[in-house]
Amino acid sequence: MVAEMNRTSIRNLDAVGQGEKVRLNGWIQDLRKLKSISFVVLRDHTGTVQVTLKPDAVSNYNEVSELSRESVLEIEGKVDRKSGAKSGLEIQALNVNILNIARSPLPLGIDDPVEADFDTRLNNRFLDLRKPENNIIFRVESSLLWGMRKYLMSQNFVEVHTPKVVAAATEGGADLFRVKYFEKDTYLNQSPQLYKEILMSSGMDRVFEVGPAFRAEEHNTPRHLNEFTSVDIEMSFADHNDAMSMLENAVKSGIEEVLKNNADALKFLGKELKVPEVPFPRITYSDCVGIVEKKGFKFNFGEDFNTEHLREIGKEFPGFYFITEWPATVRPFYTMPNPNDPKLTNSYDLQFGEKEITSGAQRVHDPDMLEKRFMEKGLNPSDFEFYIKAFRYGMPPHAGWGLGLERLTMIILDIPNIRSVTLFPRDRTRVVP
RNA sequence: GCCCUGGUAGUGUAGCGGCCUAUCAUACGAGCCUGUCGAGCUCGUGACUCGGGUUCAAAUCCCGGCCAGGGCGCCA
Repeated sequence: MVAEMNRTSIRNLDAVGQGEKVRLNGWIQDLRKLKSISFVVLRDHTGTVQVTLKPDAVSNYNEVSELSRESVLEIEGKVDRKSGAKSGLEIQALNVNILNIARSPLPLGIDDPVEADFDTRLNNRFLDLRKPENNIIFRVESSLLWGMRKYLMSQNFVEVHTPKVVAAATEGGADLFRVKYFEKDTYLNQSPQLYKEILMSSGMDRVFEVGPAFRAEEHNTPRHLNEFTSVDIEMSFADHNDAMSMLENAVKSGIEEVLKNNADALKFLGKELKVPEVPFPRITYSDCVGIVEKKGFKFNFGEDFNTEHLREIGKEFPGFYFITEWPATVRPFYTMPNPNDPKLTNSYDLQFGEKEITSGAQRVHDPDMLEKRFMEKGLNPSDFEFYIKAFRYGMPPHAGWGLGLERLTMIILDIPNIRSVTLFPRDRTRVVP
């Protein structure tokens, strides 16, 4: 056994001297058995290395040389830079401990020349994620979120956790998953919106939450999930401009963190990433309507843009930009009307080209106005009593946003399908694994 | 939810009424090779999405289900 030695990551073998002993742990990516010598390509989460097995050096040579791909090994061996290995470095095995044997054939080859369908990949996600190009995505996403968290913490935000099982719809009604909750009918929350706002009334001043959001919409696109990760903030004594500033700086900080921690991953994936300049451009909804009309589309003021429209707008503004001052008709009840033009609102979307990443606004903080807005949207204020109550006893003006973490990850890595940046995606039909 | 396309060995594909006892690659199994490195070579194993229908005959045509991919609606 080699347990007393520290495990060396394959990536760190470069720093190990010629002839020094190391202990490696990983999976058999490939095994080539010749007449009286065998080669194992061992993989851990940092890379691969060739291990040479010789019958006279390894006591269980016969057993090891017959192992299936993806079996798990612990190997003690000597670093050898003078062998014929093409990589210039290999391990001469001294001891091999078989930790687990993989069944064969694999449902999905890790290193096969044939590509698997996306569906097959997702059905066998644990194997799919053994490919570096896939698991690297989640390391990048982790850094991205860490960078955003760091910025928000630096701005005195408090990370909070609000319930996902709720009694009432957040923004309407039709698109919620029903959940049996003992004798009550409840729903999975589509957004932490109402709870974030209640926390503004609690005096917490600035909060953010990273958590799941559920949408029971039957969409079937490469950029929608029925469960996604929402990064939400809400801040008191602030308007939409303050919130936009938080957003662009949080995104910038996230990207900086990715560049700091994942430069090798970006290089491996062949992606170029640059820190975006802040502030991001702000374009009003009205100006966007002008762009759309100039391209020859008929457009009625007050409508939302469709994919084709956003594509045209995106062409004008490569990179991140805000679309601001949306008409009230296309924004939720809690959106603050623009004091100069009540048809418009103090709202914004963060876009990257044609893709929407974030939706935000200054919120209504006056309870009477809020009730009026509920009724204008065809909602019954009494269904939201627990929420409106928090506005009646001193609700500060506030603003915030909700950002789709997977969407942002897709954008910075230029990945076309949101399922690729989700470990176990939930879409219209997929609930397993 | 709508429109289009598709579902053939473990994986990815060819075939699209009888010549299919179904192609090729990869994987898997057996063998050869003291140094391979997308190893190579020989031999072998392994498949027509499900349910109806049309036809002398269906992987192939028709209908429906399920699933997937692309587009749209809608959104984060």
